[in-house]
Amino acid sequence: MPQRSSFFITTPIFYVNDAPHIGHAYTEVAADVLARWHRQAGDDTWFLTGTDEHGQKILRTATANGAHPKEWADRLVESEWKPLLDLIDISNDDFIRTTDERHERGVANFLQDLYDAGHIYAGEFEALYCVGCEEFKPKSEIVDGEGAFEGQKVCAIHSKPLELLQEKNYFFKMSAFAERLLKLYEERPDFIQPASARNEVIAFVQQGLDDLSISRTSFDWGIPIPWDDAHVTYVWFDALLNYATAIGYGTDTEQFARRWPATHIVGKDILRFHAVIWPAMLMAAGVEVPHQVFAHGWLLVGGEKMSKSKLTGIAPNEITDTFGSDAFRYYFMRAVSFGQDGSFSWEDLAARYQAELANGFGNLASRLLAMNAKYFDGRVPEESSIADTEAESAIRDLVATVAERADERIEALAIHEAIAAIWELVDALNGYITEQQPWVLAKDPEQRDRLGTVLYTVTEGLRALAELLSPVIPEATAKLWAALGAEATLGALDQQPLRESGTWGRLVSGTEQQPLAVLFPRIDSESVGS
RNA sequence: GGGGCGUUAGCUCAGCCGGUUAGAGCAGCGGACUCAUAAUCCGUCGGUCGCGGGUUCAAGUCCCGCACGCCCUACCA
Repeated sequence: MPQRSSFFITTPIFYVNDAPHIGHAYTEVAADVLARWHRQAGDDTWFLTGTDEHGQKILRTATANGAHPKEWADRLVESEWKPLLDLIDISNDDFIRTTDERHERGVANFLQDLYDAGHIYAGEFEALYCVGCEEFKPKSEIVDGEGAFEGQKVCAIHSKPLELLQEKNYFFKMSAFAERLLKLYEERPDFIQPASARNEVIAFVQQGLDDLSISRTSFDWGIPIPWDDAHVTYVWFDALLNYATAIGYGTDTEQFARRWPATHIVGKDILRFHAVIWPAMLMAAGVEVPHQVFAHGWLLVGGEKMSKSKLTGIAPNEITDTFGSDAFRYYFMRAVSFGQDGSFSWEDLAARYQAELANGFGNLASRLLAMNAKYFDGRVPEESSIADTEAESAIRDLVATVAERADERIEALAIHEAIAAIWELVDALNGYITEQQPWVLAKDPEQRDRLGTVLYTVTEGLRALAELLSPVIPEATAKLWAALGAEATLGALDQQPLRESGTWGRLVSGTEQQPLAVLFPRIDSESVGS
């Protein structure tokens, strides 16, 4: 037996203040499909997600709502974020919050380690400050003044001049790691994926790195700097560490050794934090860098990045209410090339739902189970070597190669290609039924063996499909699994060894099957949003 | 300003190191069939591969220029 390999996958942690939208759900689903696949394949899998709860923004909105920031975060976690995970069937093994005691302790340990090792120093942070906002402004919120303020830099919100202020900050000597990072990118070309994302990061680091300011004194909603409690930790430095503190960094060395290093799935907008700052932090602490950082693309509506302000923002439940969570999962995993931007439209969603899930997969299950019920008394048919032809061996070969290719594509994080490979089997089985015309065979008693062989072949094909698609559409495949009568002889679907799904003949002839409710009901186009 | 990516059938996209008549799915059209969610299967229509040069026996596929679009060019996360 091959050793169970460790697979630790993460999503970014949600900034609790954000409103959940499809983008969050998309990241979660992608990580979930990978996690379910590996888990079902027998790998030692751990899937982590969670929430990011510190920072000035959260302090402000909490205060504005008359709540302590922790209470505010508690409320949002329970009312917004955990329900999102349920809505789309996320199978996370852990949910970390940056306000968890385990996290705060881990961050303090990490900071102290870096400080003791000389990677952190006290310095002056100098930047433009807006009195109105009561904070230092990022470049994106600084604009050239007009009129009376001509020639000065002003705040984009208040349109008033900014002051150049200084603040004592602690800095992380990130500049010292530029060369080591470049060497990492070169030696491990797969470290940052896809290649386009890798190129951008390399170009960025080649310009040289500045040291990173990692503490703040202007507000107190954050993790105190252990040796100077006048400062709290900069939110990103805090947030990135969740990947380590959640699996016991500095507190549970056994667990940490078992899980680390991670595969990080992130949106391309936060790639740099994960591909530059985070590995530099780990290098400084003497910890192995992540296994891989994968940047996925954005979902585009009408060619533009989805956004609330442009009325293109869509809440996940708008889709699941009509199509269900399986369809949500399937659609985004199948229609979007993982790693590239993808176009979303209601038309495309509805079309794929209809053509692929309802007519393709769902109907295949319906027609097969109906025939088994009608011709074999609702039992798994029996195949006969006497009646076996090239058509059956073609299906058997396809099942084997599809299973193998899908696993290989998942390994490469090409989720859409894995699904496309599996779908070849859906199409082939529909074609096979039409060609073999079991309804004609059924009329001739002489063809009884042949009929059994044909229907067993399709039944087994569906068994493989249920196993292979279970990570993507867990609800529908669970229903199918029960209807096929597989559970009685093979056990629970999510216990089926995925890498053996291509092995033929696992269903036992004669096993009783169950009626199947329509997996993906046709949807009236009237009820589709737009 | 500098850098990266993209522009291929009505729509969404494949086309790796240049090499037979440029592919798929969906939509459209025609036919077959009836086990099935009016589903399935077969056939068919459909493209000056953004524009202009160049290299080559041969370019969607390499080089140069241009146009349009998107992204990166460090501390909101």
